[in-house]
Amino acid sequence: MQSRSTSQNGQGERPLRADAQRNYDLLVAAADAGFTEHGAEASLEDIARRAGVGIGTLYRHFPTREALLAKVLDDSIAAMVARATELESVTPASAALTTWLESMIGHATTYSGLSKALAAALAGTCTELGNSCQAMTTAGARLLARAQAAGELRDDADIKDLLMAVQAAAWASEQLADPDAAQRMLTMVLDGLRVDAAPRRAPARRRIR
Amino acid sequence: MQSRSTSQNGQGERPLRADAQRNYDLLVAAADAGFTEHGAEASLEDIARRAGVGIGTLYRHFPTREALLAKVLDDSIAAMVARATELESVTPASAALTTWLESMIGHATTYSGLSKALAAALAGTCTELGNSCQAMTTAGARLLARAQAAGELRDDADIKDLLMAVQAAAWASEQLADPDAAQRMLTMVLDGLRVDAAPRRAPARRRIR
DNA sequence: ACCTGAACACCGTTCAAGT
DNA sequence: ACCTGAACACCGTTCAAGT
Repeated sequence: MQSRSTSQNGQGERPLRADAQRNYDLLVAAADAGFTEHGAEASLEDIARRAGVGIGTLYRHFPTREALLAKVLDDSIAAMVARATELESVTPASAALTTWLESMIGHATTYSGLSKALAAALAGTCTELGNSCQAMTTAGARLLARAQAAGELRDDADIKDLLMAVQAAAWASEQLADPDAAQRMLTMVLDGLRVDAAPRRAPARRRIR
Repeated sequence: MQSRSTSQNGQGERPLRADAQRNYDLLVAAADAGFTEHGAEASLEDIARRAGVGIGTLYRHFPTREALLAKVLDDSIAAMVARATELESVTPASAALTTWLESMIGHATTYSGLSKALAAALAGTCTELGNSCQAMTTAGARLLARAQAAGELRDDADIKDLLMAVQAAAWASEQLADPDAAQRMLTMVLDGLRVDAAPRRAPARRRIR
């Protein structure tokens, strides 16, 4: 998945020298391959090797593993944001949100260990990946607000918790090596958020410690 | 938390030579301290150093990190199983399950990274920790069955999924550095499992792709 | 029986030296 | 301006040599 609009580092930075741009692109491609094969914790040395570049060059372009990850995910995250926008015209609103969250699971399981990186970024880190996640959060918040306005989902549902639940479900699925587990967990969570499920906190007969 | 019944390696193995038993105990204590301070991924070399023992001795007694973790968790896991048994006499049954799962969150957050180890063990590894988790699963299954028999929780709720959801919630909480997040996630899941929440799969007006 | 620690094969990260 | 790779400080794991 390296269909980057052509190559280009970022979309607004000063142009790189030709050889530097080439190394940059080789690194992104190698990282995508490395992450796919060995997960988000793939060896950076190995990625540099694959790219045919010194390890120092990798660090020069991407001072942290997270920066490299953010660049590799650029396209797919933009796609997730776009998908949310499309879904804003779908009814019922809660179904649109469900559909979107399901594709988020697909995204978070692109390669192993990604859910952890995304969870950290969602937690509000001020990093490239954090910014990308912020965009997803905003997009998701609109879908959630629609479902709440339609009276379909509980008002106390929170988009951040929901997105973390998606990462948690993806993570659990990975640990279990069971691709269906994530979907099951998400369904449990969403079932708990429907409004007709709201006003009963517990069978509430007796209170226990 | 090293209140091991005295020392004793396991409870049915052949006795160790006095010096070996001493090293064994030192290692367990050092591991507990190390895991508490640096998480379940704490350096094994550091643990051996703390115990004042060669790294080879650590590997002789505990051939894998998981074996060491299992021994360190022995007491607390036994306590969780006992707690489940106590709770079998509490009503309503679903509240008893909820209470137990909440203490499971506490247990899974004893130190960082523990939820991952427990998730792997719950996934059905044939290891010491896997066996301990099997005992917890059995204990939990009884609490869940009670709540289902009482008609309080959906029949399609599964104890393995539920215990994985607990680990996932603990994990998310850890990533967010928000101790309350796990409780919130668990509540969402449990809300989705109540019987009065069962027969509505979605607002079901229109079907979207 | 048990312990030790050197040895090996890996990491991530930095930085002086090059072009 | 950019690249390289040696250097450093860490790992986990094994195993020959000791007692």
